[in-house]
Amino acid sequence: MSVNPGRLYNSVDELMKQFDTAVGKRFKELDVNHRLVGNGNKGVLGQIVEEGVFHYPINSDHNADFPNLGIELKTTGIWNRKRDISAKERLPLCAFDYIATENTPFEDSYVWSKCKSLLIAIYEYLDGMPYGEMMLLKGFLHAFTKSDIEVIRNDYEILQNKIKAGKADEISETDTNYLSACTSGAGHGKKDVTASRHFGIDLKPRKFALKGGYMTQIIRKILTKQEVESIIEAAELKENSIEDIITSRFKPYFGKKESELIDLLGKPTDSKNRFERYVAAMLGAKGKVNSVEEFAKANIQLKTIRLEENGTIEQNMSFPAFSFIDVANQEWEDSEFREMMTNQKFLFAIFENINGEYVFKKIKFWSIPDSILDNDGQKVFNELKDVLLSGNIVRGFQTQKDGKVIRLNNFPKSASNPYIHIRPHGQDGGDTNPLPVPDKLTGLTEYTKQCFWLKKSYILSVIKGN
DNA sequence: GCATGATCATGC
DNA sequence: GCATGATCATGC
Repeated sequence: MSVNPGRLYNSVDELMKQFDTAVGKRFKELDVNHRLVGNGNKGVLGQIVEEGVFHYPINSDHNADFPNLGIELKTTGIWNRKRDISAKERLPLCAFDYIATENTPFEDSYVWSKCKSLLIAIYEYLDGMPYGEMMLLKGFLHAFTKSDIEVIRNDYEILQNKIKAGKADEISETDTNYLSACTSGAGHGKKDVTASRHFGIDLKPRKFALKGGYMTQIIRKILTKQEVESIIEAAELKENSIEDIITSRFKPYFGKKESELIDLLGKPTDSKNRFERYVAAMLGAKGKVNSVEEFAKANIQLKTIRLEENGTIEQNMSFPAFSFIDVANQEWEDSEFREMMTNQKFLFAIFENINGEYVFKKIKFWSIPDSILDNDGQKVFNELKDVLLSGNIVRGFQTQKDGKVIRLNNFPKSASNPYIHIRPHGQDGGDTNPLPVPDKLTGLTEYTKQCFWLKKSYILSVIKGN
């Protein structure tokens, strides 16, 4: 192998100084080998940083990119929208080798030896902007904390055990918390030929990746310096998984009535979020449960569910309002809702109304099955997109007995799908998002914010199941 | 009791 | 002021 003349960075300082010369530049300014010409896909951005910032030839070397420093370079995009900064996507690290992973301990694994120290270059991603126009924002050295390493080791072992159990074909990104084995290679039906032959089952090509939630947290920490509450110590993680630890925190409270919970945990200001506050207190969190470091990094989202005396759930489950324009411009495969649902693990905390008082019944970790997401989710998404692009949004009006007139719309309804539907989700009717095409009937250019909802009957069947 | 449209309450 | 988790209200 030839010597790489450009890779002579003798210290981290020198490396970071070199990176800083590129901060604020657009990729087209750094594209010394004209990689953006013709294709201009995001895959070339990492290569442009290697060549145009650090001046070394791209390679698929087994060593880290800066071997003498033990640092691997990664380039990744961020969203900066609404009030939040977030990672655009998971960060692929290296190939997921089914055969090697089966028998290699985490400490000796390729992914750990190559990626234990990362230089992460971030750029701001903007919808519709060519990659050449996007700008390098910042580079930072990322070292995993002790807790991170325990979680990642556990994740690695979950994947390893699945391979050992002959279930390599059942690996899914929601199996793990920070480190995942995401599918790689465009298109469906791709196979990892070597591994498929070795194990005698069809296996998708995969990569080790840091999950989106984890990336979002480390990027937010760097860019916003905000403090995040942590509820789990590294020492605890040595012996137990995040799920086990969370589950054990709830144990003393199962079966307790709300009045007993108030005695034990204190009385929240009576409000719509009081069940969330009980859960936070059980976990030892002061702030919102979903903002806790371990929840955010692992993309675990708490949802409180009330089971009524008649055995039903009264409420469907809401998600953040979407942008009509984004939906109109996106394909299902890259839609935000799909991205969110494939990466999200839910923690259901179930409170059951028994004789008029809610009792903390049980918890359940859950992710939506890929089949439902990609069949029903896709169907609903496409129907929604069609309605938005057609401009046939309002289908009529209804005068209620109090004289108020409400609008009836053509969005995919609860009655039309057993799992997923579209309904309003804003502060009130005047809380709107812009439409891609004005409504034909009313001429409205904005419409009451909407979101995807999971149907309560489906949630009920999920929590009734084992 | 559900479907559908609308809105509340908190926290940042 | 606004995003978001959660809930309400009407009509069938």
